[in-house]
Amino acid sequence: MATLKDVARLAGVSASTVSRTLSGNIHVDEQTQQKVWAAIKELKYKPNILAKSLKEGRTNTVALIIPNIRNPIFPAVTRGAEDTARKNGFTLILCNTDEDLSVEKDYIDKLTNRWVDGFIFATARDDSSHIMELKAQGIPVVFMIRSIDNHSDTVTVDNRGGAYKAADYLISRGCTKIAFINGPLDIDLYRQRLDGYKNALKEHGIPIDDRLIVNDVNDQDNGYHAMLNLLDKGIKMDAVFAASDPKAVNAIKAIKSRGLSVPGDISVIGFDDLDIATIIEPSLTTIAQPAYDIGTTAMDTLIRLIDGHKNAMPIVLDTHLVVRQSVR
Amino acid sequence: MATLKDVARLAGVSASTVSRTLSGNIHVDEQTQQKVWAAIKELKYKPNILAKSLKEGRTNTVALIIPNIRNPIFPAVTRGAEDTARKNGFTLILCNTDEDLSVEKDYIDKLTNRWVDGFIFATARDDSSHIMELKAQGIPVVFMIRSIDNHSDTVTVDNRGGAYKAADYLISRGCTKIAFINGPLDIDLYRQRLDGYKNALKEHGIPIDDRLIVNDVNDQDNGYHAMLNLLDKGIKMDAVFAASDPKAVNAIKAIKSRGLSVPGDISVIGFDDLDIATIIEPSLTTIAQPAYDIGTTAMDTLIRLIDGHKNAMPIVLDTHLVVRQSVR
DNA sequence: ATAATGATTGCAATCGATTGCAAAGGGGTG
DNA sequence: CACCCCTTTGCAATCGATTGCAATCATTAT
Repeated sequence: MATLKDVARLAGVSASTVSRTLSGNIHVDEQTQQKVWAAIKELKYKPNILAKSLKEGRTNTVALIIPNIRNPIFPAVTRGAEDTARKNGFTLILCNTDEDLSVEKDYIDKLTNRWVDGFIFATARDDSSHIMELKAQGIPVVFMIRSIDNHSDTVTVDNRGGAYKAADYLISRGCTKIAFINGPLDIDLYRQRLDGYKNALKEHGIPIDDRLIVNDVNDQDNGYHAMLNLLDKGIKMDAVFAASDPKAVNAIKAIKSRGLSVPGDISVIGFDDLDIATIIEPSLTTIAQPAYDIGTTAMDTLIRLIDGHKNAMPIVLDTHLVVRQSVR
Repeated sequence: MATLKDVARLAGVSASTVSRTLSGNIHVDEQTQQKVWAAIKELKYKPNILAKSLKEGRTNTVALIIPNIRNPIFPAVTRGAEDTARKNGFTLILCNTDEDLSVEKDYIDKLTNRWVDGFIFATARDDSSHIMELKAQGIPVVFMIRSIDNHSDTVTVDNRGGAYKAADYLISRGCTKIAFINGPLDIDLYRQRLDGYKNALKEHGIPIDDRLIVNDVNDQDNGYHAMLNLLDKGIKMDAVFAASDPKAVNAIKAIKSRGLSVPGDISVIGFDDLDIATIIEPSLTTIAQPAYDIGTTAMDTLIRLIDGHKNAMPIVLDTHLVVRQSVR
């Protein structure tokens, strides 16, 4: 591979002149430039980005830390992040942690040392002291999907409002006994969705029945047995709000497996608007969250941070109801 | 951030000694090491990987070039690639190209210059002269999913064999008029699947009816209207082999929309074994390809290449039949 | 003719590591 | 006591760029 010096030698100038010709900031004589460009072309010179980054203290590389790209919400988020990274001349490093703290710390350790310019975290764990340490070191950090505190840059969706919309819609369709299949409450977004659900019921004067609320649904089962349990306990219900589309799909399957119909006997509404929402039968009415936009917004925020615009603030994106056929 | 020199100064030794203490290859006096480690701890020294990479000519970073992470086959592949990258101390750069040649070239340009140690390509386009140029420059390259030629490192699945299994299974279940919903033939994997389909029919003495074969199914529609067309033309058939699970799902929807039942009237078999295969009703019998393993194998191959083991050869992974309920 | 001005260009330091070579110091042997 | 060898350590070059400072040269004003 040809280096700056090789080009300089061939063009009969100094390395500085070649560098300046390349950068374009400083005036270089027209004729000299010609010679330099000719030499560059002849040698097929490409600048060594490592050397450049070392000198400039910037790599134009960012890391995206997510639990698992196989979780169906993340491909869209990731794609959004990568697209805006690329548009701004950044490359993206993808890190799956499975929410494993040691993996996350390993990645941080490895990528910190003047190597990536910033991080986006989408992990849901509540303990994030190690991330705060990063921030304290002055490394740009953006949180995505989960919120952390009010003085960090975060990009989330309005989970409370979304959940409210879901419950409100069910109620507007005449449902009153609405079960809620939720995720574990140590993840803030599930706490918020629970909040929104409760708010909607309260505002409509519907009593909250704790027997209809299932939190701690684990990721493997993802609601199937939770739903079965609810049904088999004989608790009366006319609707189910599932805190994610996969949970809604499993709820539908469970309901059908007991010989009941959706939405005839029980209406089901989800949260996400994934592809599977149109594949399940009946197609799933759900609260859409702008997954792709979460990615773009988070990356935009991170890049602003890297470029020195300090404007720590939470950004909350909106959700909207997508009506399909799973609610009567 | 503390540098090697800072540590050296604090420990009262030279930078070389610190470096050697860190690397561990060369003997350093026990007492000196103690001092060095103490200084490292006190300053929270972390080596600057950029400087190290520049000196060593190696970054321990690889690029994964795929069409689109939102295509449901890629999350698993990507996860496989990243997991084995991480296990081997590499980090992974993710690049989505949408099969756009200029995006792909941009990425290659940007990442080539002594910046990433190697590439994995999963793009399907037939023109790959720019990639061959990369290889010619001595940069490690592995192809994945699509095959390129016989003297490159490639990781693919046995598409011919998989398609054969699919058709063979349908025939064993008594089907004889088997439609084939396939992708565009300028992608080699669809050519191979077509081959396997034809082979199976031939071996069982079933004539090939070209009216039952639809290639060029585009990605938006993904088989829905193709299937509708086939049905509406009144061509008799008792089974459909779709060259991907999404196509199979759309075929099922199309068949149902005409009032026919799956598998009662028409059996359907897919190719992939994605999550959606268990969500559609009836659940989809399909040919499973080891998406995760494709990723791990490709990354393993790439890393061997980077480490200097030159052993260019195609690796073909096996598929297997997953029986569910869409075939009678 | 001389000084001042501005445009080009090169020198050399710098970013933060790694490593070959040589020097210094200690111990053992003849 | 002199010599040699081995261990430990430091010096300085190197990886490939960028950039402040100074030098050179031509041009213009006085």
